[in-house]
Amino acid sequence: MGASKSDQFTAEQNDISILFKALGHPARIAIIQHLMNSKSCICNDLVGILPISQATISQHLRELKDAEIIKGTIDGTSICYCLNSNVFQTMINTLQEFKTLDQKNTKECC
Amino acid sequence: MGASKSDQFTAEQNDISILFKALGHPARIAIIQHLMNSKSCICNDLVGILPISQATISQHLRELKDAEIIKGTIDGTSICYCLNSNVFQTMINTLQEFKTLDQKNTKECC
DNA sequence: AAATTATATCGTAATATTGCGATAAATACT
DNA sequence: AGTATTTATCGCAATATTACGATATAATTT
Repeated sequence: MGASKSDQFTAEQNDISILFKALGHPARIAIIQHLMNSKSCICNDLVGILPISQATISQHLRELKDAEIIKGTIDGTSICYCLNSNVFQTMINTLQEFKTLDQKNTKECC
Repeated sequence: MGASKSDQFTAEQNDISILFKALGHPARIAIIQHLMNSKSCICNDLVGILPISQATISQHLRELKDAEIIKGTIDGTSICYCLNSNVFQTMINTLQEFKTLDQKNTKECC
């Protein structure tokens, strides 16, 4: 008995959590901040900036790509990664819904 | 060599990732959805609704509380948990910044 | 063709998370 | 006082994540 009961939750609950989980590591936030501040988005820049190895960065990039938070296009020997702003809007919408539906509720406590 | 290099990242990067990580599990999304839709927020309601045991629910509640996404007040033998809408706004602001700063950037690729 | 550069993947180890039953702790009820 | 109810915590097992070095892959340059 250990982990992963994801099949017992709704598709929506899984989809939402997968998105947020992808942002749940400081290295991945650092990657996003870098992509968002640099015009060129050559990935190997990150080696040297981040305090983790190339292999680990590649792994984090894949997780961000799997969650469709970044997309990559091949550019010679390197791969150009960019942010997918649409996903941020999706997350904003989800959080906004959490916030509004909650505030509409007159709670009996808290 | 394994996990946790959080001391090598900035406090901001850690803070942001801790918040999103807390939303990175379907059970915790289900808890939030329930809190947001119910006027009364008695916690033991969740046992029976969620496909996980009381012990596991309690653990997830603690993680949400640690991240300050929910707060709890004692109410007799039970504890009343409620959402902290402020935190959602914090997350929205972060995502909005990601989005805007990225869109301001004219990328050379993608 | 050989060397270089950039990225991905494999294998492996360390660590963290998830989940549960059992049990503790604390308040309410009889 | 004794019993029920609700929540938290402990101990443990199963899984997942994080991280790295080594190696593979693929395009570029010499």
